[in-house]
Amino acid sequence: MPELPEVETIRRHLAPHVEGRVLERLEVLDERWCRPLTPRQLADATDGRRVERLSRRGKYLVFELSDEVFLLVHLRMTGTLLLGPGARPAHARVLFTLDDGHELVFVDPRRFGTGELALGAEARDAFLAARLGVEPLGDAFTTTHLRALARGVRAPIKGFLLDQKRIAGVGNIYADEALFRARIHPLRPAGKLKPAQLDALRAAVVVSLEAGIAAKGATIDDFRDPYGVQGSFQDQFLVHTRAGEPCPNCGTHIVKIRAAGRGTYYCPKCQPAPRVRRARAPQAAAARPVSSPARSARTSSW
DNA sequence: CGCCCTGTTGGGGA
DNA sequence: ATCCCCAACAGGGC
Repeated sequence: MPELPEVETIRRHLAPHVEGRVLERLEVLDERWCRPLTPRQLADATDGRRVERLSRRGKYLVFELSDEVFLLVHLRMTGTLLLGPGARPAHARVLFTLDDGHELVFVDPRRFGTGELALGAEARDAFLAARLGVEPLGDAFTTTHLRALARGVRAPIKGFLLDQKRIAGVGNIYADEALFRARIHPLRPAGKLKPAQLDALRAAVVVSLEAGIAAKGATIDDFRDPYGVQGSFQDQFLVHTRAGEPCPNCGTHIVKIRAAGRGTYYCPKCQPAPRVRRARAPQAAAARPVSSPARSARTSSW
């Protein structure tokens, strides 16, 4: 999972293994991973350089190599970084060979993951600044900051939370979890939330992310396992992927809709709808399950 | 077996 | 400013 907790967990567990090691060889098996660069160009820029630091910004893992060469890795939907050596997993896309005999394998069945190169801290910062907003687990993510971000925004809060350019690192699961904790309906216009609601949401985002990090940190303790660890992480979800199940607060059935193009789960009682919505078509007045074939009921018209 | 839908993300076009 | 579509693939339902 490329959401912040996963990336954060990988960073924490992986950093001690890779920092200070020399990256002897970067072998890109799927050229799509580093486009528009060729695997050759990427390897020329990275091979033989030391990994000074492994850090994170939003959902990007940042490998800082010597001479201010930065490799920016994004896991997207299905990417994983495994520490070997071990049996070669299916869907291995990139091999990092380290000078101590370890190797990192980037595994990605769906091939959405990316690796980008930035030469110099300035280029790195420009790349990240163009894509990412405030770090939700940093000091800058204050109630004042969130209120300022939301001011005047008419789009639904769900999409607002998913916009990495506003808040960096909140993914689909954690957006749902945070909205549930803050008791806010996912389709409420961000700019119409009361200050107290935004304050609650700010806290809920932090709690949700930290809960995910704690759960994953507890299940993954050995990155030498080339197949990773199958934890029961999703058991802790409060509402996400729990359509039809009882709300942990009130027992009402969790509902699934589509918001910002993503499956969105919420409790219709704990997270009351903003208002009676204007229907574009007579039968499109209420939030309907996404399983309905009537795709014309888009959230954008609400 | 095949078809259709879904999905932990983000960029580009509309 | 905002939203839909798409990238590429696996897995499940029918």
